[in-house]
Amino acid sequence: MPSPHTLAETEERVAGKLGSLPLDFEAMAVVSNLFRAANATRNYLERSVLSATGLSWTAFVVLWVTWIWEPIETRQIAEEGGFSKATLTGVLGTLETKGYLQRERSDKDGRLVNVTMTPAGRELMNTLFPTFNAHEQTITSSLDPERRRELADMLRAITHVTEGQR
Amino acid sequence: MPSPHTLAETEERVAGKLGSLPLDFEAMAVVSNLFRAANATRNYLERSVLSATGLSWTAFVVLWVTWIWEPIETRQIAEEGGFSKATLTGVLGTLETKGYLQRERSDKDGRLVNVTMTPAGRELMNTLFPTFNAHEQTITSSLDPERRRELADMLRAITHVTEGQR
DNA sequence: CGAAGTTCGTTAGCATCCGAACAAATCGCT
DNA sequence: AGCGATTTGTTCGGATGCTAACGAACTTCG
Repeated sequence: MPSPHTLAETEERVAGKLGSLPLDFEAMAVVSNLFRAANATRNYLERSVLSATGLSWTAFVVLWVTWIWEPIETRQIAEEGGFSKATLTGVLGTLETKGYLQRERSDKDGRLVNVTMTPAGRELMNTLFPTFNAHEQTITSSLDPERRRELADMLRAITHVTEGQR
Repeated sequence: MPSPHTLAETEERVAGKLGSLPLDFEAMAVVSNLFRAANATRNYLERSVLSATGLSWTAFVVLWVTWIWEPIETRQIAEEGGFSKATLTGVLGTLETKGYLQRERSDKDGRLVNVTMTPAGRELMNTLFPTFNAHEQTITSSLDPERRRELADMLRAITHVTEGQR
């Protein structure tokens, strides 16, 4: 989705619409580019890495979180991944059917469900994650390591503000 | 979705999983924080600005693009906004029913549809966009103007790589 | 001309994800 | 101990957005 208009053109039009109202164009550019970059990155990774495995984006995140932190409770997976409990229920079902992980009711607390990887799931992630990371490297290849750290820090700052004001 | 684990903890676990394999942790952090920030920002803006208007995120983007560039062809709206033609058809129908914009077949080319705002649509955006921009300012308030520009630039660089390799 | 190919918007079918409501289990307070 | 409040995972209904297929309108080129 390459925008056919430049940033300057857009700013000019917006300023024309609202006359003398003071607007924060830098903030506008950050938000707009944030969504563009996130969508483009997701599409890129789904196409280049995930499509071959038949995993959806969310399914991969669930697998990744479980792989790292297993055994893990489902509520923690939802919190780490940033999606709702309802979504997680469906995705866990799919991944369990495919044989990548297992659900098990907790002994200590009958409400909780613990999740662990199966050997097949671990084997998948052993090869899938390095591939994924290699593409993450490609995505950020135009930035040197120092700037990557800065970028991650600034994104964290934004997340902090938007998640804080709840 | 505040992650209960720190970055360092996550890196340690991942390194433990894959032993000696070389991984790019900075790239991993960038991608992960990119999605977290985008989701948190979208939720924040939907909650604080859009929910009162009954507009979905996509509907707002369509309205915004049309407001700035009207009269505009539907294919251009889809390109600017970054969604599919099929999605646009539905959203345009909704916005037309609500009386915010109008469709009109082109005289020059019978395949094209031109879109213009109604007075009600313009009035809505005249008050809605300044509010939206004020919240965008809040979102980036922890960064000074120079860093906001840097952030927008780095996000553009990522978009360029991921959209380029199509 | 006119037939083949292209482009456009729409439709239909499908997958994904969420909020609300719910049942089961646990906790807290007296 | 016991009963209301809270927490957890699941189910259900709805909203959203995409791909593929399609008809209509235009373009190309022999």
